[in-house]
Amino acid sequence: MVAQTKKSTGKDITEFYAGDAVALGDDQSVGYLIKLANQVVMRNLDAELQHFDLTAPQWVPLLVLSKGRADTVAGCARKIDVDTGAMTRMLDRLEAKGFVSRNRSDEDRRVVKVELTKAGHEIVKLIPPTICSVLNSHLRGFSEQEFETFKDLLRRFLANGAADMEET
Amino acid sequence: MVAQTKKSTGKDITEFYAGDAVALGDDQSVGYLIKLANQVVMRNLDAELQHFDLTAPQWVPLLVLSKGRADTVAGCARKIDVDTGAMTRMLDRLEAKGFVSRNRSDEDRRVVKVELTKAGHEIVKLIPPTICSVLNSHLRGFSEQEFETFKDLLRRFLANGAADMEET
DNA sequence: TGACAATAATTGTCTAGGCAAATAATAATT
DNA sequence: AATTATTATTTGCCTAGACAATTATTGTCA
Repeated sequence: MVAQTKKSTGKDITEFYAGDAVALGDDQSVGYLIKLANQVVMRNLDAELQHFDLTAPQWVPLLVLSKGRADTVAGCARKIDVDTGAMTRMLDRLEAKGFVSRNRSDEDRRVVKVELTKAGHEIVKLIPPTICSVLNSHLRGFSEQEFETFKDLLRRFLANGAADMEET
Repeated sequence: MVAQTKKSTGKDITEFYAGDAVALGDDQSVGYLIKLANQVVMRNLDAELQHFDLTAPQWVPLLVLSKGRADTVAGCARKIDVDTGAMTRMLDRLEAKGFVSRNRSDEDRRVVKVELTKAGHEIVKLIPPTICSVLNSHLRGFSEQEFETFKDLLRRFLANGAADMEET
């Protein structure tokens, strides 16, 4: 397939995908490849983390809390870029497992302060090595240059998409 | 950060991520970047597809059916790599919207044949241009070479992950 | 000060996927 | 032929996220 650059629109968008796009649902589609990549990482993470009674999405708020990047429900939600409703329920589950505790703030009675429990602090220490080994195994055979290129392309792909959303 | 290659294990795994891994939840992590990329593509697709009364996940089985890559519930599930249970319910929703129809097969009474309705065939024609334009906009500023590199890296990342799963 | 706006958290309802169990039908095997 | 294994579909129960509405509290400003 040869990509065509449109001059007519004045915006100079290269058309990597066009027409009836036979390749949309297979391994020629970056969208599909990214979806699959995400799916597989999640599954592999899940498989490793089940030893700790954790799922792939659950370790993220734990790490955010342990690094002090957020200490409230809305704060965690912003850091992770999910709905506050989703975060409330995520914290419900983590609280049920005994990894976090919640307490209404005294300074601002709207906010709920979230903290790691003792068990939470202990489990957090075990997580990074697991995540690292899963990611490293996905990167088998990558040169350091390719690793950097990969991240660069992902960041640009991402930035383009975020720009789209603001337009609308 | 400098990646270190371990010789000791005999397996020659390059450790792109190691130790306490400060970078796990930010834009240094390929895992996180992939998750975000997937998230943003899905959101942008959703935004465009809502004009057709479709969500990002819903167009996939429609396209699979229209291309004749599958014509049963389990067939669709396999093509898309989701649970058959998930596929049953996905088809429930698509049937409710009038885009597909289901009929028990006569040759093999276990299988349910799935077909696009008239409305389904019509909506499918409108989808590819939308998907293409969203993908193209994510790829703004990519050279053709970078586009190919991106897909190549994604495929290798994916293949490594799939290999992991079979080991276990 | 008092009305209004903004923010925090929660809850309800939806889509969506994963795992497991149940059911039905077919294939394979002894 | 009868038993067993496999396959197809559906359903129940779980996690998880999105959107909308609600409530409580705080901030703003006229």
